[in-house]
Amino acid sequence: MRRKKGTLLPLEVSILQCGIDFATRGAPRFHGFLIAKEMKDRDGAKLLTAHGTLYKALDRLQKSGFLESDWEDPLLAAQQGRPRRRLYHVTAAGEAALVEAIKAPQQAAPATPIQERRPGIASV
Amino acid sequence: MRRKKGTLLPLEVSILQCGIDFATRGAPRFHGFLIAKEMKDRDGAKLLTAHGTLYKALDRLQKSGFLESDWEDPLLAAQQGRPRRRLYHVTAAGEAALVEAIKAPQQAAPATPIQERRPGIASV
DNA sequence: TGACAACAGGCAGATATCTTCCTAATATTC
DNA sequence: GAATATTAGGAAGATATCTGCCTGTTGTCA
Repeated sequence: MRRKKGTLLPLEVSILQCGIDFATRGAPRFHGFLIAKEMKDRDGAKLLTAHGTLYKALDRLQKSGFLESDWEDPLLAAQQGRPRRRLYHVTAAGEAALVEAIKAPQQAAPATPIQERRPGIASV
Repeated sequence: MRRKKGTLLPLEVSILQCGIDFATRGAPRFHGFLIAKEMKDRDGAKLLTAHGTLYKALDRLQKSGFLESDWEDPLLAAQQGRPRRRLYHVTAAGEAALVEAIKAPQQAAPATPIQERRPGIASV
């Protein structure tokens, strides 16, 4: 979709918001699957049926410097008998970008002056 | 299906055979997924679409003492960026049981004197 | 204004293991 | 021989991450 530079997409905004939510609740580090669950709960429906989309967005945010990540201790994952997680946290730049995106949502999604632009896409 | 004690089921025979095959080829330790692939290649079709069946059989074989297993180093799995594997190997008892099952297949599958008993089940 | 290039988003599937639920087949018991 | 107990096998899904393909939208340039 070729975006305007320095713009956050709805999905990316959702991710950052979730991340900050987690931080507020005292757990600043989160993994992709957790976000997926959170967003599923939030938006009710079967958003993000395929998780590829989410992980791609996480990658983008990391490349943009809005997220940082490291792998959890593989021993811990093994102990708990599950695949290992990549733990993300929102950076200062990420918080700033989110504030910016919320302040000026028109800049992030200018065209199409219809209320519902696309049905069923992560509502900011 | 409540089996006669000391009997090997077709699927279990297949697993043990695969395991010994691997050993012959110089890799005595194998994991569930590998067996699944091997058997898929062998029997062509979509046998074991759900892997649950296979893992249950592996568990049974282990409980019977025909297989032993240990977890691979979680660090290795992490390095290679994949879920960790449980590595099995066929025990002496397992080999013996296999030989026995092949020697006397009638004992393992007596009833129903029809050629094809059940269509599409692991052909020994 | 129209065409093109870039890329987000969804689908499908690979990598591994394991659990729960249901059905159907078999061995044992009476 | 019939009823009962047991359990194998299949389907589906949880847990996590990531890749490839294809489609459709969108920003930009001519």
